[in-house]
Amino acid sequence: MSVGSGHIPNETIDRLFSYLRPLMCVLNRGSVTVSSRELAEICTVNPSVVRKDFSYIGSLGTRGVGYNVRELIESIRRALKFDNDIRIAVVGVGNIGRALLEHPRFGFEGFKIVAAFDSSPEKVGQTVGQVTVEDAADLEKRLQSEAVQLVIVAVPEICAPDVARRVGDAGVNSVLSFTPCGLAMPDNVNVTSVDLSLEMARLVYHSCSQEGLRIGDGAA
Amino acid sequence: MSVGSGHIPNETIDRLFSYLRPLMCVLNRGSVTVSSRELAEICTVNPSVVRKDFSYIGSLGTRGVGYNVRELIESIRRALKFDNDIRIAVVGVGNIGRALLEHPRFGFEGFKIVAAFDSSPEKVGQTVGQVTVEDAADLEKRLQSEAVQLVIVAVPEICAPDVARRVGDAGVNSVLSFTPCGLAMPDNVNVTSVDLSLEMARLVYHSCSQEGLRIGDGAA
DNA sequence: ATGTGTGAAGAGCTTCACAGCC
DNA sequence: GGCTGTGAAGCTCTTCACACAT
Repeated sequence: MSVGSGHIPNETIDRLFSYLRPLMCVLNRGSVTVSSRELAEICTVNPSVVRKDFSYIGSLGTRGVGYNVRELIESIRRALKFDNDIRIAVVGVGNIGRALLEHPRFGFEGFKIVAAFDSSPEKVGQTVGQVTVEDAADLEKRLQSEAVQLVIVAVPEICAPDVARRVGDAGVNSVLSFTPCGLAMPDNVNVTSVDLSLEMARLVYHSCSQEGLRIGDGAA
Repeated sequence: MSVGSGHIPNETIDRLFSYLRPLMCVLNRGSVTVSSRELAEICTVNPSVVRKDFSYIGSLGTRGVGYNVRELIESIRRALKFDNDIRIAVVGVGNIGRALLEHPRFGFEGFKIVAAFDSSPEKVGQTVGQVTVEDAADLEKRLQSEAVQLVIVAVPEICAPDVARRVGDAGVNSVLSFTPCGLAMPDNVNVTSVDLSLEMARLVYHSCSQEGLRIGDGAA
């Protein structure tokens, strides 16, 4: 099971993405290579985790030396199907939508917000971030003409199911929602809900039954 | 390993919380009891998952009948250390901070935002949602006097490490951050970062290598 | 008959230890 | 010496099947 042939664990997918940001920093610092230990320290994980993760997408390193940073970044992006910019649309230009549209980081990370929609007449026509807000009435048509791959749904809870349905109808199969309610979607559409309440509940629970974290490799 | 004596899996903690919302709906509909099958259908999980999850926090059901909804909610909240409202402070009243402060749902779910802070003079004194924005200079003192259990950090990336340090110093040991950079925190502080880029990367990856989801019990 | 509770089997991820290469 | 790559062991969570209670 080597060189990207087999199955990659979900957790590895997440970590591979999380390596990208530190790797960009390392690259900007001028380093040509990076070792699993260095990267592991930055990310607060075990070095063998890093090596195992990379082994799923190929034998990318050089023994005794480490990994070529530039090649590594390339390989990770390829493995994550992240070669080209991901085209995104934001539906709902309230506080959250606005925050996203004005968020400069997305651009650097390979996400491109190509359209924003709202149903409120006074918002349509406004320019927020890089885009001009469009009327939600044109949603399906515009999602297709802009070849949108992923839609962020940041509308009031009551509108979410309807928006979700329309997004699904338009053929977009990735949705990031800020509504915790389970949006009924066709099987081919993947929905992820950002549920801050859940995150907070988890934090509260773990703050009672404390747990520490360990790092190290071999000789701990 | 029964009746809350043993260890509860992390995934079970998450799911227990996610059952609360549907259970409130079921309660409001007037149902006295609910079966693992009903709840499983609403949450799109396997009924045996539901039963297993509940078994970690006790033998709460009645064979042949189901679970008493009201007791179930009580038991879950107790298990999650969620008996009383969780006292929260928001630091940074930009788009995201504002969205959180105006979010009515938190109140219903047992989270109480008791304070908000910003360093900008024109924001200090404004009332947003239920609270009046205070000067971030008083952060540590006020976190303690309000007995804040969890802080949401919604400040610009550049300020985040400083805010995080001060929050840690004030003795708060749960932080929800909107900055993806790993905040260096003492071991006793739990930090969760909301990383939308990661969520989107995951969606994009899985939209290529599609996977369906199955539900059912026993006879599939 | 209906629906819970749970041991045991199974799947998936992590950790370990060390062989292999520079 | 230094560091990668990886089988194997270990651990955790999930699924299954069925005994048991109403």
